[in-house]
Amino acid sequence: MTNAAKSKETVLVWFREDFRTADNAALTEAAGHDAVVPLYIREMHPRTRKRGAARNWWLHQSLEDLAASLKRLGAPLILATGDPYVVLGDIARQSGATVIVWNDRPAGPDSETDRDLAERLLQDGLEVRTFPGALLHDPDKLQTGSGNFYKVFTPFWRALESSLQERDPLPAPGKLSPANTDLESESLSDWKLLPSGPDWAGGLRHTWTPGESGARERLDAFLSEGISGYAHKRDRPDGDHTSCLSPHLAAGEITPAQIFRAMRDNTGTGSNEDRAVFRKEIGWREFCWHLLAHRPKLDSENFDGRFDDFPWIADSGDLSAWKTGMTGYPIVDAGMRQLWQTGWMHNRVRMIVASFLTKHLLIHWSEGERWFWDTLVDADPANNPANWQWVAGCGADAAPYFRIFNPIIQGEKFDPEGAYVRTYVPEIADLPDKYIHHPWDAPEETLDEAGIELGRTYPKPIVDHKDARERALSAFSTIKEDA
DNA sequence: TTTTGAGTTGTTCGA
DNA sequence: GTCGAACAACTCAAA
Repeated sequence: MTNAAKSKETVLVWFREDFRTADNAALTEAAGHDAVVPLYIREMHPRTRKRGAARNWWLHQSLEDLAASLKRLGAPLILATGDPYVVLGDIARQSGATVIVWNDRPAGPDSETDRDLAERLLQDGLEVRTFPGALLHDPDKLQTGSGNFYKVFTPFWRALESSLQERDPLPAPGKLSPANTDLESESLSDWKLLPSGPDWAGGLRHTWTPGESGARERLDAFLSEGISGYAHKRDRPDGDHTSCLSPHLAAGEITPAQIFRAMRDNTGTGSNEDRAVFRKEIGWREFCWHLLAHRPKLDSENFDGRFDDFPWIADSGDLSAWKTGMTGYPIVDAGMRQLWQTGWMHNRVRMIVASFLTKHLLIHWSEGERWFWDTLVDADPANNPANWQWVAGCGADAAPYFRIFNPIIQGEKFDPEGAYVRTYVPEIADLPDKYIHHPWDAPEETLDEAGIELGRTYPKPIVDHKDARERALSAFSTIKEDA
């Protein structure tokens, strides 16, 4: 027992993209203190990239869920707005906290700001303890033999897996002691994170259960059913064959360590190949974060600088047709509408629509990246730019430039019965399978029977595939000359 | 230092 | 319909 005269030691836990109570090192550390003040700050720092609308919708739910969990544990979540340095100082003074803890953001502009912030708080006499973020491996400590960071996925993943010491995720604390002062919290509804005016979130509500327990349920369901056949079926958008954990990972509601641990515990379903392929997908997320750690401006600068003078075309009409799912290519339009309706898009289809934007339309990848950033519930500062750059050809480990997806072949290969297209492009649902991915080839009477008038009920293709392909090949050939 | 093997996800063409 | 080659050449990573 400590000296009874000793004053209570109060600790602030600063939550960021880690909205969970389990496997949360900062929270576990805080739980050992006399009093805990959990805090979330709506950051007004200019270096922080503002969340898109879909992520804000998710954030609202996630904060509600976290607040409920923390309340059950005994310490209510405080919400505040402002510069983190100012807010942390204020709340520390009000609560009498002497210690501040948080989990590091592994990369990006925020992680740099956080280091400065810790310095300043320290100078103010506060004790700051930070913990590694949720990545499997510290980006600064995974290097090639010559001391560089990995730019190719396969050797990256080999190196990571061989050095990975799988740890047991931390359990959620059983109890938190509250601070003895009453602290003012802002009201979540005042933040207006939910759509006002037109309520576009109906499809999102229907599709997702944000929050830590929702994440856990999703993982358990995936491991007990979905992972079986994952190695091959994950490429099929016409069915439920992927984990759908991405938005939960983006919000930090679940960690890779928890996922890997659950896979070790749940060996009943899925072949070894299925499990290895799924682990590798988590590895891709890791790879992207390591890239961001070494290229903090991944969202605004070409990873491959040779693309800096690439002849992109600025065509707002084409861009808007793409965004609204009105390109006339059913698989592309289905993907863009799935994104709009549910805040998510199947991975295979992301590649198809991204290839279409950057190669068929020759529109700059950052236009697509920004649209995804605003509309995806899983919009992630590392995954989103890294994968856009990868598709565009200027990213790490990118495909050869002549690899241009044919949206018809991709549709027929991965949505052979057109079930995916019919779900999201209902105006052509009555077409026979044979024409579902290229309605413009259907005979007039077939279109009539399906109630389709091309150019009126569904667009004609905004570009011809063959022409667009040749145009892209010649545009991309300029890259070589620049070299 | 030099060499060697390899590199998420594809398409098209012609035999 | 199926198959293999061509599509380029470069960079990365390791030996």
